[in-house]
Amino acid sequence: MKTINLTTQRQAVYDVVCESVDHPTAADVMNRLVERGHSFAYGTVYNSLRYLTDKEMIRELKLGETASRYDARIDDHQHIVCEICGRVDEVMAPVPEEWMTQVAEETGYEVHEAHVVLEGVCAECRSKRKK
Amino acid sequence: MKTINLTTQRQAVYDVVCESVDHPTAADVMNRLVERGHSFAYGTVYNSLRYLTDKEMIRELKLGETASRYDARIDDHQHIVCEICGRVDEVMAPVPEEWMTQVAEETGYEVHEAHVVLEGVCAECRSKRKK
DNA sequence: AATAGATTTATACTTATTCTAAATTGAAAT
DNA sequence: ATTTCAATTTAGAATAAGTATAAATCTATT
Ligand SMILES: [Mn+2]
Ligand SMILES: [Mn+2]
Ligand SMILES: [Zn+2]
Ligand SMILES: [Zn+2]
Repeated sequence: MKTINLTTQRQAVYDVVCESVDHPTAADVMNRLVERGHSFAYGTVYNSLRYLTDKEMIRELKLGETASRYDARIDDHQHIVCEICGRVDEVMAPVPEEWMTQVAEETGYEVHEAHVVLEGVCAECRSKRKK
Repeated sequence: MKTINLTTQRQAVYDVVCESVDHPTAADVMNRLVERGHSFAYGTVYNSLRYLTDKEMIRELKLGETASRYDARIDDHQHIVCEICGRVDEVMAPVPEEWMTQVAEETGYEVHEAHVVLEGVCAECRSKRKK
């Protein structure tokens, strides 16, 4: 099945994710929908996020926090989280192929994917800290 | 504070984690404690796991499943999960330094840590599949 | 308009984990 | 040996994120 059925609700959820640059949680998406005058059931937002994820229009991120985050960028990339302020930024540098090969040899796995979450201190928090 | 106070409960939890090779969840640890004749409160097991994690005697792993897993190996390493059977194996090959440096340059972050979860198919599942 | 399938809604439920307040433990001081 | 007191454990309630359910509603198609 390749057909995509974008209902009003799904389109609105998709719009919010697309127009967010901060990898929002489901709760964030809910709030932003309300700000825009919508009022969908919680279940509908979760269903829509799952639907859009299944259709590969968005990606679900598990960064080690309790709640999933959602990302409108579907090209291959990783994430970095600031230990101080919690912001999540994109990491576009691809995970080295040779390392993946090395892992395949070491473990005997056929390696399909890598999910990397880096931790550190963002430029902003770093400059604040210098006081 | 560096003093470590291992109560009976904490020691028993630590023993279970140390003697497990499969990165058990809190519920797994509970079950294994019961098998050994213990019967601690749920809260105590969670408290103990957190205590041991704080003291860096074990590590808490967030692999993208709903429940955390625990690891008695505290040396720097990563993990790979089989998409078919769910087993979790160690990845000892270190994440390339040069990639981390590249990420630091790209993002402006001071990079402290990398958490990598690889996905693929383990040797066992691969050979089963060949039928 | 009638039908059927998909979707939305409201709400109940599940799972993992944390919180709370009372009871217990155990080491140190008498 | 007994008292004392902080740390710990316990049982159970509370929370958070997400899923399941069943009834109501929407959306083509006949
Ligand atoms: Mn992203
Ligand atoms: Mn490990
Ligand atoms: Zn920051
Ligand atoms: Zn497998």
